[in-house]
Amino acid sequence: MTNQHPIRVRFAPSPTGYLHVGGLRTALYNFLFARKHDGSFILRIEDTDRSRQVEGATENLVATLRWAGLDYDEGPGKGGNFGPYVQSERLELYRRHAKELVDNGSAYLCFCAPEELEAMRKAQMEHNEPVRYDRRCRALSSEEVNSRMAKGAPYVIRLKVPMFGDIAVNDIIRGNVTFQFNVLDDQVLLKSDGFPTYHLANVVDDHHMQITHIIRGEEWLPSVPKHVLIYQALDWEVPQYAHLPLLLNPDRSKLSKRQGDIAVEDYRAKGYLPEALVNYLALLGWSESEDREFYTLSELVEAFSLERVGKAGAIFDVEKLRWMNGQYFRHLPLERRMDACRPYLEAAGYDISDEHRYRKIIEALTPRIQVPVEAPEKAELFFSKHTPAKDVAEQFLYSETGQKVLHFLLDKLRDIEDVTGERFSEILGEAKSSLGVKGKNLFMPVRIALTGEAHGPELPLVAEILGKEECLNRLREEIQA
RNA sequence: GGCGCGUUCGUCUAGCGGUUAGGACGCAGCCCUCUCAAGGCUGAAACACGGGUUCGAUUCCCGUACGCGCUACCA
Repeated sequence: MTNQHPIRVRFAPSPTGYLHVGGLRTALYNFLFARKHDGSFILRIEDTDRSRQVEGATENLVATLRWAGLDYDEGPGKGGNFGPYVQSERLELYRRHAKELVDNGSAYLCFCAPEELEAMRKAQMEHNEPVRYDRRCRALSSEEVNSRMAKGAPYVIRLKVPMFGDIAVNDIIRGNVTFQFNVLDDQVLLKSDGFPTYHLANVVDDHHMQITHIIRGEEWLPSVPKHVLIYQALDWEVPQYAHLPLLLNPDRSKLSKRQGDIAVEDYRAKGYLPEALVNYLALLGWSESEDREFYTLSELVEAFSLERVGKAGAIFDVEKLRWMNGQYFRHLPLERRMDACRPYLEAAGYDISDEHRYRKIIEALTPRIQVPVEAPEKAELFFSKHTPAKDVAEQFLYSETGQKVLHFLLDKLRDIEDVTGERFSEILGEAKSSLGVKGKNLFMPVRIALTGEAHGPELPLVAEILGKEECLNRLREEIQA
């Protein structure tokens, strides 16, 4: 039933300045579908709203997609046989087809002013009527239209929606969906500034770019009948539709700002790994039948199918993302873990210029880091010491055994060349046998004296990283005269 | 208000007529352990409701409720 043409899908964001995580998921599903079927994945920029231009938005979008590993086959900066891939560079095409629609009786000119429409909507709301254009310009005679145009009156072009009947669309994810024409609005296709609306540009481009499958968010489902009407009016083949379930805030509203980070760039800036974010996003609305949750991008390509995309919206759970990122982080080679954390530690002002020492720090911290941005707080103990909390200090540090342990350690450490983890463990062993102190009573005084904290990485590791002099200094601070 | 879509643990989900309703995050406990993490084990936790269809419904159909989306010269 699918057409014979090669599969071509597109991700068509509007350049808002950042890439929404929901947008990334849409892009990902398009990408996976294209790769799975040896098709083409196209990036198209939908910048037909002149009031919402954002400088550098496209470049940012491209960079973010690249970061996520979603390479597109055609699009801005990449070229292709169906360009340009930026809608503001295709205005002539939309105007031509808008005119064609008017000429063949599928659309008409509307001279209503925005204020007039606003008043109309208000009245409709007050009378509890359906809010939509009352089609007053639909009945204008051609003489009337010509004379208004001659006077230079601004106008828009509206779709002439049939008064009766309905239309059924088969959505790959949702099955058959039917819409009645009589509740549809005469949608504006071409604005008075000569720019197309989403509805026109979208249909025109999808046709000319030979898009076979439209995979996009569910918020577009209600506009499908208008789009189909345009395809039919132009005698074009209607592509396959697949409307993805929405990504939601914790309160189940459509994922938006104000309830946490939604820009992919936010997660990137915190050091989230693209592999983790992509893996997590893939599972929001799609899953294989088996209980599997870790996939590389190519494994996703292999496993993906639109048929297994769910219908219900999915809450974007940052906690689970963090967990998944931690999984990926821990499996990274040490060098890459070091690279991932480096910028955050440098920004925090920590001196990590000693590669050898830095390596050991990251080794020690790895199990404690989910996301690289957390590295500084976890690493703090290696660069400065907190004043121990009163209760633990009194229990372990200023107790008799505590002081005994510290003295013992101080003496032993003074005599050795270098503090290695191994040597440090041996010394603790000696303390245990000669002092008769073990367990908590042995380790806690040392830990607290060395780090100021009751919790932290393995002690021998900490001691080795601090080095002999720093260990000595920190011990002395806690030894009471 | 109208139209559309949706509804399995708190969250992400498996399930496609007969299951002790499975997994993951989170949570709790235990193990490991000086501690916190990480890791391992265990546990609490769900089929929105009402009718049908059927020998039998989480699963199929219809309602209801609830949620969400759309309802712009924004996408």
